Amino acid sequence: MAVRPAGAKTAEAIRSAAVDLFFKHGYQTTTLREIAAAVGIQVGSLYNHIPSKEKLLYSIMSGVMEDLLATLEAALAPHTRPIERLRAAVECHVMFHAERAREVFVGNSELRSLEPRRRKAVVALRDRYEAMFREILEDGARAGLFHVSDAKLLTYAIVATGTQVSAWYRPRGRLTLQQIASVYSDFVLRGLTNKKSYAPFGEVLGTWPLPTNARSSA
Amino acid sequence: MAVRPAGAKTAEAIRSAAVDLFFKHGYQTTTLREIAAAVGIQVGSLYNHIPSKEKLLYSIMSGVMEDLLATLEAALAPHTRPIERLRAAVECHVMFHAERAREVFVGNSELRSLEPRRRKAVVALRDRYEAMFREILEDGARAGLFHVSDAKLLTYAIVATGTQVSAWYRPRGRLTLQQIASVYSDFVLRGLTNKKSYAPFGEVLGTWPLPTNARSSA
DNA sequence: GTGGACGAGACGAACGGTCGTATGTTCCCA
DNA sequence: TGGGAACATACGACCGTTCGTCTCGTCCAC
Repeated sequence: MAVRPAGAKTAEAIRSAAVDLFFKHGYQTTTLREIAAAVGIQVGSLYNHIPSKEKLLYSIMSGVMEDLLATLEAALAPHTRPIERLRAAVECHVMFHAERAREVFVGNSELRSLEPRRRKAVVALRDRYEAMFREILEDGARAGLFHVSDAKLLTYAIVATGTQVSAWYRPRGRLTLQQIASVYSDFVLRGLTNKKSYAPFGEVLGTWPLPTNARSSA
Repeated sequence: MAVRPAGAKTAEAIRSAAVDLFFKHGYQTTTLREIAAAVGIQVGSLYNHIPSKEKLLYSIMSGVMEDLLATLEAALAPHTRPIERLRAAVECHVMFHAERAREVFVGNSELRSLEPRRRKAVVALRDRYEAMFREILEDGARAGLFHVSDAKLLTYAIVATGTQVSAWYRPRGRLTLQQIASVYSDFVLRGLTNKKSYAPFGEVLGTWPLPTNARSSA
Protein backbone atom coordinates (compact mmCIF):
# COMPACT_ATOMS: atom_id res chain seq x y z
CA MET A 1 0.00 0.00 0.00
CA ALA A 2 2.94 2.28 -0.54
CA VAL A 3 2.98 5.18 -2.95
CA ARG A 4 5.63 3.35 -4.95
CA PRO A 5 4.42 0.88 -7.61
CA ALA A 6 3.98 -1.86 -5.00
CA GLY A 7 7.24 -3.77 -5.27
CA ALA A 8 6.62 -7.09 -6.93
CA LYS A 9 3.96 -5.57 -9.14
CA THR A 10 6.57 -3.47 -10.92
CA ALA A 11 8.01 -6.39 -12.88
CA GLU A 12 4.57 -7.26 -14.20
CA ALA A 13 3.90 -3.61 -15.04
CA ILE A 14 7.11 -3.53 -17.06
CA ARG A 15 6.17 -6.65 -18.96
CA SER A 16 2.71 -5.33 -19.68
CA ALA A 17 3.95 -1.93 -20.84
CA ALA A 18 6.57 -3.59 -23.01
CA VAL A 19 3.98 -5.80 -24.71
CA ASP A 20 1.87 -2.75 -25.36
CA LEU A 21 4.66 -0.66 -26.84
CA PHE A 22 6.29 -3.50 -28.79
CA PHE A 23 2.90 -4.21 -30.33
CA LYS A 24 2.25 -0.62 -31.25
CA HIS A 25 5.66 0.53 -32.40
CA GLY A 26 7.84 -2.56 -32.68
CA TYR A 27 10.73 -3.74 -30.58
CA GLN A 28 13.52 -1.75 -32.20
CA THR A 29 11.59 1.50 -32.20
CA THR A 30 10.46 1.20 -28.62
CA THR A 31 12.81 2.85 -26.15
CA LEU A 32 13.50 1.68 -22.63
CA ARG A 33 12.78 5.24 -21.65
CA GLU A 34 9.28 4.90 -23.10
CA ILE A 35 8.69 1.69 -21.19
CA ALA A 36 9.94 3.29 -17.99
CA ALA A 37 7.69 6.29 -18.51
CA ALA A 38 4.67 4.03 -19.06
CA VAL A 39 5.42 2.27 -15.77
CA GLY A 40 6.12 5.51 -13.97
CA ILE A 41 9.78 5.02 -13.08
CA GLN A 42 13.15 6.10 -14.40
CA VAL A 43 15.01 4.17 -17.08
CA GLY A 44 17.78 3.01 -14.77
CA SER A 45 15.28 1.46 -12.40
CA LEU A 46 14.22 -1.00 -15.09
CA TYR A 47 17.45 -2.86 -14.51
CA ASN A 48 16.32 -3.83 -11.04
CA HIS A 49 13.82 -6.09 -12.78
CA ILE A 50 15.19 -7.04 -16.20
CA PRO A 51 18.69 -8.10 -17.28
CA SER A 52 18.49 -6.47 -20.71
CA LYS A 53 16.04 -5.22 -23.30
CA GLU A 54 16.46 -8.26 -25.49
CA LYS A 55 15.92 -10.71 -22.65
CA LEU A 56 12.74 -8.87 -21.79
CA LEU A 57 11.58 -9.52 -25.35
CA TYR A 58 12.57 -13.15 -25.08
CA SER A 59 10.65 -13.70 -21.87
CA ILE A 60 7.55 -12.25 -23.51
CA MET A 61 7.92 -14.36 -26.64
CA SER A 62 8.75 -17.67 -24.98
CA GLY A 63 6.04 -17.11 -22.39
CA VAL A 64 3.30 -16.65 -24.94
CA MET A 65 4.50 -19.59 -27.04
CA GLU A 66 4.46 -21.89 -24.04
CA ASP A 67 0.98 -20.73 -23.12
CA LEU A 68 -0.12 -21.30 -26.69
CA LEU A 69 1.16 -24.87 -26.71
CA ALA A 70 -0.38 -25.69 -23.35
CA THR A 71 -3.72 -24.21 -24.38
CA LEU A 72 -3.82 -26.22 -27.58
CA GLU A 73 -2.95 -29.44 -25.78
CA ALA A 74 -5.73 -28.83 -23.29
CA ALA A 75 -8.20 -28.09 -26.07
CA LEU A 76 -7.33 -31.28 -27.93
CA ALA A 77 -7.38 -33.59 -24.93
CA PRO A 78 -11.14 -34.28 -24.91
CA HIS A 79 -11.27 -35.24 -28.59
CA THR A 80 -10.12 -38.29 -30.49
CA ARG A 81 -11.70 -38.13 -33.96
CA PRO A 82 -9.84 -36.05 -36.56
CA ILE A 83 -12.78 -33.83 -37.42
CA GLU A 84 -13.46 -32.88 -33.84
CA ARG A 85 -9.76 -32.50 -33.13
CA LEU A 86 -9.26 -30.19 -36.08
CA ARG A 87 -12.27 -28.12 -35.23
CA ALA A 88 -11.02 -27.76 -31.65
CA ALA A 89 -7.52 -26.92 -32.82
CA VAL A 90 -8.62 -24.22 -35.27
CA GLU A 91 -11.03 -22.62 -32.83
CA CYS A 92 -8.50 -22.70 -30.01
CA HIS A 93 -5.91 -21.22 -32.35
CA VAL A 94 -8.18 -18.40 -33.46
CA MET A 95 -9.40 -17.59 -29.98
CA PHE A 96 -5.94 -17.51 -28.46
CA HIS A 97 -4.72 -15.22 -31.21
CA ALA A 98 -7.65 -12.90 -30.66
CA GLU A 99 -7.62 -12.83 -26.87
CA ARG A 100 -3.88 -12.35 -26.60
CA ALA A 101 -3.45 -10.50 -29.86
CA ARG A 102 -0.74 -8.10 -28.77
CA GLU A 103 1.56 -10.70 -27.25
CA VAL A 104 1.12 -13.08 -30.13
CA PHE A 105 1.66 -10.36 -32.70
CA VAL A 106 4.93 -9.44 -31.05
CA GLY A 107 5.86 -13.10 -30.94
CA ASN A 108 5.33 -13.48 -34.65
CA SER A 109 6.95 -10.29 -35.85
CA GLU A 110 10.01 -9.86 -33.65
CA LEU A 111 11.74 -13.20 -34.11
CA ARG A 112 14.66 -11.61 -35.88
CA SER A 113 15.27 -9.24 -32.98
CA LEU A 114 16.33 -12.15 -30.78
CA GLU A 115 19.86 -13.44 -30.48
CA PRO A 116 20.36 -16.64 -32.52
CA ARG A 117 20.22 -19.00 -29.57
CA ARG A 118 17.07 -17.55 -28.11
CA ARG A 119 15.48 -17.29 -31.52
CA LYS A 120 16.12 -20.98 -32.07
CA ALA A 121 14.38 -21.76 -28.80
CA VAL A 122 11.27 -19.84 -29.83
CA VAL A 123 11.28 -21.33 -33.33
CA ALA A 124 11.46 -24.80 -31.81
CA LEU A 125 8.30 -24.10 -29.85
CA ARG A 126 6.59 -22.82 -32.97
CA ASP A 127 7.61 -25.93 -34.90
CA ARG A 128 6.14 -28.15 -32.19
CA TYR A 129 2.93 -26.18 -32.46
CA GLU A 130 2.70 -26.52 -36.24
CA ALA A 131 3.49 -30.22 -35.97
CA MET A 132 0.39 -30.75 -33.87
CA PHE A 133 -1.77 -29.38 -36.67
CA ARG A 134 0.05 -31.36 -39.31
CA GLU A 135 -0.45 -34.60 -37.40
CA ILE A 136 -4.17 -34.01 -37.20
CA LEU A 137 -4.29 -33.50 -40.96
CA GLU A 138 -2.28 -36.66 -41.58
CA ASP A 139 -4.43 -38.69 -39.21
CA GLY A 140 -7.54 -37.49 -40.98
CA ALA A 141 -6.04 -38.24 -44.37
CA ARG A 142 -5.13 -41.79 -43.33
CA ALA A 143 -8.64 -42.29 -42.05
CA GLY A 144 -10.00 -41.18 -45.41
CA LEU A 145 -11.75 -38.18 -43.87
CA PHE A 146 -9.61 -35.37 -45.26
CA HIS A 147 -8.32 -34.69 -48.74
CA VAL A 148 -4.82 -33.51 -47.95
CA SER A 149 -2.87 -32.60 -51.05
CA ASP A 150 0.11 -31.45 -49.00
CA ALA A 151 0.03 -31.53 -45.23
CA LYS A 152 2.81 -29.01 -44.75
CA LEU A 153 1.36 -26.37 -47.02
CA LEU A 154 -2.15 -26.79 -45.67
CA THR A 155 -0.83 -26.52 -42.13
CA TYR A 156 0.82 -23.24 -43.06
CA ALA A 157 -2.45 -22.02 -44.53
CA ILE A 158 -4.53 -22.96 -41.51
CA VAL A 159 -2.08 -21.50 -39.03
CA ALA A 160 -1.59 -18.31 -41.04
CA THR A 161 -5.32 -17.74 -41.22
CA GLY A 162 -5.68 -17.77 -37.47
CA THR A 163 -2.42 -16.05 -36.72
CA GLN A 164 -3.34 -12.95 -38.58
CA VAL A 165 -6.52 -12.58 -36.57
CA SER A 166 -4.19 -10.98 -34.04
CA ALA A 167 -3.61 -8.16 -36.51
CA TRP A 168 -7.21 -7.01 -36.82
CA TYR A 169 -9.29 -8.40 -33.94
CA ARG A 170 -10.99 -5.86 -31.70
CA PRO A 171 -12.95 -7.01 -28.62
CA ARG A 172 -16.02 -4.93 -29.49
CA GLY A 173 -16.07 -5.82 -33.16
CA ARG A 174 -18.91 -6.84 -35.41
CA LEU A 175 -18.66 -10.55 -34.56
CA THR A 176 -18.16 -12.38 -31.32
CA LEU A 177 -15.05 -14.41 -30.76
CA GLN A 178 -17.00 -17.66 -31.05
CA GLN A 179 -18.48 -16.53 -34.34
CA ILE A 180 -15.08 -15.72 -35.80
CA ALA A 181 -13.73 -19.07 -34.66
CA SER A 182 -16.70 -20.86 -36.21
CA VAL A 183 -16.30 -19.14 -39.56
CA TYR A 184 -12.71 -20.31 -39.77
CA SER A 185 -13.16 -23.84 -38.47
CA ASP A 186 -16.10 -24.28 -40.80
CA PHE A 187 -14.08 -23.02 -43.75
CA VAL A 188 -11.13 -25.28 -42.97
CA LEU A 189 -13.26 -28.37 -42.47
CA ARG A 190 -15.20 -27.72 -45.65
CA GLY A 191 -11.97 -27.33 -47.58
CA LEU A 192 -10.53 -30.58 -46.32
CA THR A 193 -13.64 -32.72 -46.65
CA ASN A 194 -14.92 -31.58 -50.04
CA LYS A 195 -14.77 -34.54 -52.41
CA LYS A 196 -14.80 -32.37 -55.52
CA SER A 197 -11.32 -31.33 -56.58
CA TYR A 198 -10.45 -28.05 -58.26
CA ALA A 199 -6.82 -28.95 -58.93
CA PRO A 200 -5.79 -28.73 -62.56
CA PHE A 201 -4.50 -32.33 -62.72
CA GLY A 202 -7.45 -33.99 -61.02
CA GLU A 203 -6.93 -35.24 -57.49
CA VAL A 204 -3.79 -33.62 -56.16
CA LEU A 205 -3.01 -36.31 -53.63
CA GLY A 206 -0.85 -38.93 -55.28
CA THR A 207 0.42 -36.72 -58.06
CA TRP A 208 2.85 -35.16 -55.59
CA PRO A 209 5.58 -35.28 -54.60
CA LEU A 210 6.87 -35.61 -58.09
CA PRO A 211 9.10 -38.61 -58.85
CA THR A 212 12.56 -37.04 -58.88
CA ASN A 213 14.59 -34.00 -57.84
CA ALA A 214 12.87 -33.42 -54.51
CA ARG A 215 14.37 -30.73 -52.31
CA SER A 216 14.20 -30.22 -48.59
CA SER A 217 12.96 -26.69 -48.02
CA ALA A 218 9.38 -25.47 -48.20
CA MET B 1 31.40 0.32 -68.15
CA ALA B 2 33.16 2.45 -65.58
CA VAL B 3 34.58 1.18 -62.33
CA ARG B 4 32.02 3.27 -60.52
CA PRO B 5 28.52 1.74 -60.11
CA ALA B 6 27.48 3.00 -63.53
CA GLY B 7 25.67 6.22 -62.75
CA ALA B 8 21.97 5.71 -63.30
CA LYS B 9 22.25 2.13 -62.16
CA THR B 10 23.16 3.29 -58.66
CA ALA B 11 19.60 4.24 -57.76
CA GLU B 12 18.39 0.78 -58.67
CA ALA B 13 21.27 -0.82 -56.76
CA ILE B 14 20.28 1.17 -53.68
CA ARG B 15 16.70 0.07 -53.97
CA SER B 16 17.70 -3.55 -54.41
CA ALA B 17 20.13 -3.53 -51.50
CA ALA B 18 17.55 -1.85 -49.32
CA VAL B 19 14.93 -4.50 -50.11
CA ASP B 20 17.44 -7.18 -49.28
CA LEU B 21 18.50 -5.70 -45.97
CA PHE B 22 15.02 -4.60 -44.91
CA PHE B 23 13.84 -8.14 -45.57
CA LYS B 24 16.65 -9.75 -43.61
CA HIS B 25 16.97 -7.40 -40.66
CA GLY B 26 14.01 -5.06 -40.74
CA TYR B 27 13.79 -1.37 -41.57
CA GLN B 28 14.68 0.07 -38.19
CA THR B 29 17.65 -2.23 -37.68
CA THR B 30 19.07 -1.63 -41.14
CA THR B 31 21.53 1.23 -41.30
CA LEU B 32 22.07 3.55 -44.21
CA ARG B 33 25.73 2.70 -43.79
CA GLU B 34 24.93 -0.96 -44.40
CA ILE B 35 22.99 -0.10 -47.54
CA ALA B 36 25.81 2.10 -48.77
CA ALA B 37 28.34 -0.66 -48.13
CA ALA B 38 26.21 -3.16 -50.04
CA VAL B 39 26.11 -0.79 -52.99
CA GLY B 40 29.78 0.04 -52.69
CA ILE B 41 29.57 3.74 -51.92
CA GLN B 42 29.79 5.98 -48.86
CA VAL B 43 26.77 6.82 -46.77
CA GLY B 44 26.64 10.48 -47.78
CA SER B 45 26.47 9.53 -51.44
CA LEU B 46 23.11 7.88 -50.87
CA TYR B 47 21.58 11.32 -50.64
CA ASN B 48 22.37 11.95 -54.26
CA HIS B 49 19.67 9.39 -55.01
CA ILE B 50 17.20 9.31 -52.13
CA PRO B 51 15.60 12.13 -50.16
CA SER B 52 15.50 10.20 -46.86
CA LYS B 53 15.54 6.72 -45.44
CA GLU B 54 11.83 6.66 -44.80
CA LYS B 55 10.95 7.84 -48.31
CA LEU B 56 13.14 5.07 -49.67
CA LEU B 57 11.01 2.62 -47.70
CA TYR B 58 7.84 4.24 -49.00
CA SER B 59 8.91 4.02 -52.62
CA ILE B 60 9.59 0.31 -52.15
CA MET B 61 6.28 -0.33 -50.44
CA SER B 62 4.05 1.69 -52.74
CA GLY B 63 5.85 0.30 -55.78
CA VAL B 64 5.24 -3.30 -54.87
CA MET B 65 1.62 -2.64 -53.95
CA GLU B 66 0.95 -0.98 -57.28
CA ASP B 67 2.57 -3.88 -59.10
CA LEU B 68 0.49 -6.29 -57.07
CA LEU B 69 -2.73 -4.55 -57.99
CA ALA B 70 -1.85 -4.32 -61.68
CA THR B 71 -0.84 -7.99 -61.77
CA LEU B 72 -4.09 -9.09 -60.19
CA GLU B 73 -6.15 -6.99 -62.57
CA ALA B 74 -4.34 -8.51 -65.52
CA ALA B 75 -4.83 -12.02 -64.17
CA LEU B 76 -8.55 -11.49 -63.68
CA ALA B 77 -9.23 -9.85 -67.03
CA PRO B 78 -9.65 -13.06 -69.10
CA HIS B 79 -12.19 -14.59 -66.68
CA THR B 80 -15.81 -13.87 -65.98
CA ARG B 81 -17.18 -16.78 -63.95
CA PRO B 82 -16.61 -16.60 -60.17
CA ILE B 83 -14.90 -19.97 -59.89
CA GLU B 84 -12.36 -19.20 -62.59
CA ARG B 85 -11.91 -15.67 -61.30
CA LEU B 86 -11.25 -16.88 -57.76
CA ARG B 87 -8.85 -19.54 -58.92
CA ALA B 88 -6.96 -16.98 -60.99
CA ALA B 89 -6.92 -14.53 -58.10
CA VAL B 90 -5.60 -17.00 -55.55
CA GLU B 91 -2.94 -18.37 -57.86
CA CYS B 92 -1.85 -14.91 -58.94
CA HIS B 93 -1.74 -13.86 -55.30
CA VAL B 94 0.38 -16.83 -54.26
CA MET B 95 2.75 -16.56 -57.20
CA PHE B 96 3.34 -12.87 -56.77
CA HIS B 97 4.06 -13.34 -53.06
CA ALA B 98 6.52 -16.11 -53.86
CA GLU B 99 8.30 -14.47 -56.76
CA ARG B 100 8.65 -11.13 -55.03
CA ALA B 101 8.80 -12.47 -51.52
CA ARG B 102 11.29 -10.00 -50.09
CA GLU B 103 9.49 -6.91 -51.33
CA VAL B 104 6.04 -7.97 -50.22
CA PHE B 105 7.35 -9.16 -46.88
CA VAL B 106 8.79 -5.72 -46.29
CA GLY B 107 5.54 -4.22 -47.50
CA ASN B 108 3.53 -6.21 -45.00
CA SER B 109 5.74 -5.85 -41.96
CA GLU B 110 6.98 -2.27 -42.08
CA LEU B 111 3.74 -0.35 -42.36
CA ARG B 112 4.20 1.20 -38.95
CA SER B 113 7.59 2.58 -39.94
CA LEU B 114 5.94 4.97 -42.39
CA GLU B 115 4.77 8.43 -41.55
CA PRO B 116 0.99 8.55 -41.10
CA ARG B 117 0.25 10.11 -44.47
CA ARG B 118 2.36 7.70 -46.44
CA ARG B 119 1.09 4.78 -44.39
CA LYS B 120 -2.46 5.74 -45.25
CA ALA B 121 -1.59 5.75 -48.93
CA VAL B 122 -0.20 2.21 -48.75
CA VAL B 123 -3.12 0.98 -46.66
CA ALA B 124 -5.51 2.38 -49.23
CA LEU B 125 -3.84 0.31 -51.94
CA ARG B 126 -4.05 -2.79 -49.73
CA ASP B 127 -7.73 -2.16 -49.10
CA ARG B 128 -8.40 -1.93 -52.84
CA TYR B 129 -6.61 -5.23 -53.25
CA GLU B 130 -8.65 -6.98 -50.58
CA ALA B 131 -11.83 -5.53 -52.00
CA MET B 132 -11.18 -7.29 -55.29
CA PHE B 133 -11.15 -10.65 -53.53
CA ARG B 134 -14.20 -9.81 -51.49
CA GLU B 135 -16.18 -8.88 -54.57
CA ILE B 136 -15.39 -12.20 -56.20
CA LEU B 137 -16.66 -13.98 -53.10
CA GLU B 138 -19.82 -11.93 -53.05
CA ASP B 139 -20.44 -12.47 -56.75
CA GLY B 140 -20.03 -16.22 -56.28
CA ALA B 141 -22.33 -16.20 -53.27
CA ARG B 142 -25.05 -14.33 -55.19
CA ALA B 143 -24.73 -16.84 -58.02
CA GLY B 144 -25.21 -19.66 -55.54
CA LEU B 145 -21.78 -21.07 -56.27
CA PHE B 146 -20.01 -20.22 -53.01
CA HIS B 147 -21.07 -20.69 -49.41
CA VAL B 148 -19.82 -17.46 -47.91
CA SER B 149 -20.53 -17.21 -44.20
CA ASP B 150 -18.72 -13.89 -43.94
CA ALA B 151 -17.06 -12.34 -46.98
CA LYS B 152 -14.76 -10.09 -44.98
CA LEU B 153 -13.37 -12.82 -42.75
CA LEU B 154 -12.95 -15.27 -45.59
CA THR B 155 -11.15 -12.64 -47.63
CA TYR B 156 -8.75 -12.14 -44.74
CA ALA B 157 -8.17 -15.88 -44.57
CA ILE B 158 -7.52 -16.27 -48.27
CA VAL B 159 -5.22 -13.28 -48.46
CA ALA B 160 -3.33 -14.26 -45.30
CA THR B 161 -2.71 -17.74 -46.62
CA GLY B 162 -1.02 -16.46 -49.72
CA THR B 163 0.69 -13.53 -48.08
CA GLN B 164 2.66 -15.68 -45.73
CA VAL B 165 4.04 -17.70 -48.61
CA SER B 166 6.51 -14.82 -48.82
CA ALA B 167 7.86 -15.86 -45.41
CA TRP B 168 8.92 -19.38 -46.34
CA TYR B 169 9.10 -19.73 -50.13
CA ARG B 170 12.47 -20.72 -51.58
CA PRO B 171 12.94 -20.95 -55.36
CA ARG B 172 14.56 -24.40 -55.20
CA GLY B 173 12.09 -25.85 -52.72
CA ARG B 174 10.28 -29.16 -52.72
CA LEU B 175 7.37 -27.94 -54.84
CA THR B 176 7.19 -25.80 -57.93
CA LEU B 177 5.50 -22.47 -57.82
CA GLN B 178 2.58 -23.76 -59.87
CA GLN B 179 2.14 -26.68 -57.50
CA ILE B 180 2.04 -24.42 -54.47
CA ALA B 181 -0.48 -22.15 -56.16
CA SER B 182 -2.64 -25.14 -57.08
CA VAL B 183 -2.66 -26.52 -53.56
CA TYR B 184 -3.96 -23.24 -52.25
CA SER B 185 -6.47 -22.46 -54.98
CA ASP B 186 -7.81 -26.00 -54.68
CA PHE B 187 -8.13 -25.68 -50.92
CA VAL B 188 -9.92 -22.35 -51.15
CA LEU B 189 -12.33 -23.48 -53.85
CA ARG B 190 -13.12 -26.69 -52.00
CA GLY B 191 -13.81 -24.72 -48.83
CA LEU B 192 -16.19 -22.32 -50.54
CA THR B 193 -18.10 -24.86 -52.61
CA ASN B 194 -18.58 -27.67 -50.09
CA LYS B 195 -22.29 -28.02 -49.43
CA LYS B 196 -21.80 -29.74 -46.10
CA SER B 197 -21.53 -27.27 -43.22
CA TYR B 198 -19.46 -27.80 -40.11
CA ALA B 199 -20.73 -24.70 -38.33
CA PRO B 200 -22.28 -25.36 -34.93
CA PHE B 201 -25.58 -23.66 -35.77
CA GLY B 202 -26.11 -25.26 -39.15
CA GLU B 203 -25.66 -23.04 -42.16
CA VAL B 204 -23.79 -19.98 -41.08
CA LEU B 205 -25.03 -17.73 -43.82
CA GLY B 206 -28.19 -16.04 -42.69
CA THR B 207 -27.62 -16.42 -38.98
CA TRP B 208 -25.17 -13.51 -39.12
CA PRO B 209 -24.92 -10.69 -38.68
CA LEU B 210 -26.91 -10.92 -35.52
CA PRO B 211 -30.06 -8.77 -35.25
CA THR B 212 -28.85 -5.97 -32.98
CA ASN B 213 -25.76 -4.23 -31.54
CA ALA B 214 -23.62 -4.47 -34.66
CA ARG B 215 -20.29 -2.69 -34.56
CA SER B 216 -18.15 -1.39 -37.34
CA SER B 217 -14.69 -2.86 -36.78
CA ALA B 218 -13.47 -6.33 -37.74
C1' DG C 1 10.23 -1.11 22.91
C1' DT C 2 14.03 0.62 20.23
C1' DG C 3 17.76 1.53 17.41
C1' DG C 4 20.77 0.10 13.99
C1' DA C 5 22.04 -2.96 10.17
C1' DC C 6 20.22 -4.66 5.91
C1' DG C 7 18.36 -5.13 1.36
C1' DA C 8 15.16 -3.85 -2.28
C1' DG C 9 14.28 -0.56 -5.37
C1' DA C 10 14.04 4.21 -7.31
C1' DC C 11 16.85 7.98 -8.73
C1' DG C 12 19.62 10.76 -11.93
C1' DA C 13 23.75 11.60 -14.15
C1' DA C 14 26.92 9.79 -17.18
C1' DC C 15 29.23 6.54 -20.55
C1' DG C 16 30.56 5.11 -25.22
C1' DG C 17 28.53 4.26 -29.33
C1' DT C 18 25.69 4.80 -33.41
C1' DC C 19 22.16 6.78 -35.90
C1' DG C 20 20.20 9.83 -39.96
C1' DT C 21 21.43 13.75 -42.16
C1' DA C 22 24.07 18.04 -43.93
C1' DT C 23 27.98 20.12 -46.00
C1' DG C 24 32.10 21.37 -48.60
C1' DT C 25 35.33 19.35 -51.64
C1' DT C 26 37.11 16.46 -55.26
C1' DC C 27 36.87 13.66 -59.26
C1' DC C 28 35.63 12.25 -63.81
C1' DC C 29 33.00 11.79 -67.82
C1' DA C 30 30.30 13.87 -71.58
C1' DT D 1 34.52 22.90 -69.07
C1' DG D 2 30.34 22.15 -66.59
C1' DG D 3 27.80 19.18 -63.67
C1' DG D 4 26.46 14.93 -61.64
C1' DA D 5 28.04 11.85 -58.27
C1' DA D 6 31.21 10.07 -54.71
C1' DC D 7 33.95 11.37 -50.91
C1' DA D 8 35.33 12.58 -46.01
C1' DT D 9 33.88 14.68 -42.11
C1' DA D 10 31.00 16.45 -38.84
C1' DC D 11 26.74 17.39 -36.20
C1' DG D 12 23.28 16.86 -32.78
C1' DA D 13 20.28 13.57 -30.98
C1' DC D 14 19.37 9.54 -28.71
C1' DC D 15 20.28 4.79 -27.73
C1' DG D 16 21.09 0.73 -24.03
C1' DT D 17 23.47 0.23 -20.09
C1' DT D 18 26.12 1.30 -15.75
C1' DC D 19 26.81 3.15 -11.34
C1' DG D 20 26.94 5.62 -7.00
C1' DT D 21 23.49 7.48 -4.06
C1' DC D 22 19.38 7.87 -1.39
C1' DT D 23 15.04 6.38 0.66
C1' DC D 24 12.46 3.38 2.73
C1' DG D 25 10.27 -0.69 5.10
C1' DT D 26 11.72 -5.04 7.88
C1' DC D 27 13.83 -7.58 11.35
C1' DC D 28 16.85 -8.82 15.01
C1' DA D 29 19.93 -7.86 19.10
C1' DC D 30 19.63 -5.56 23.06
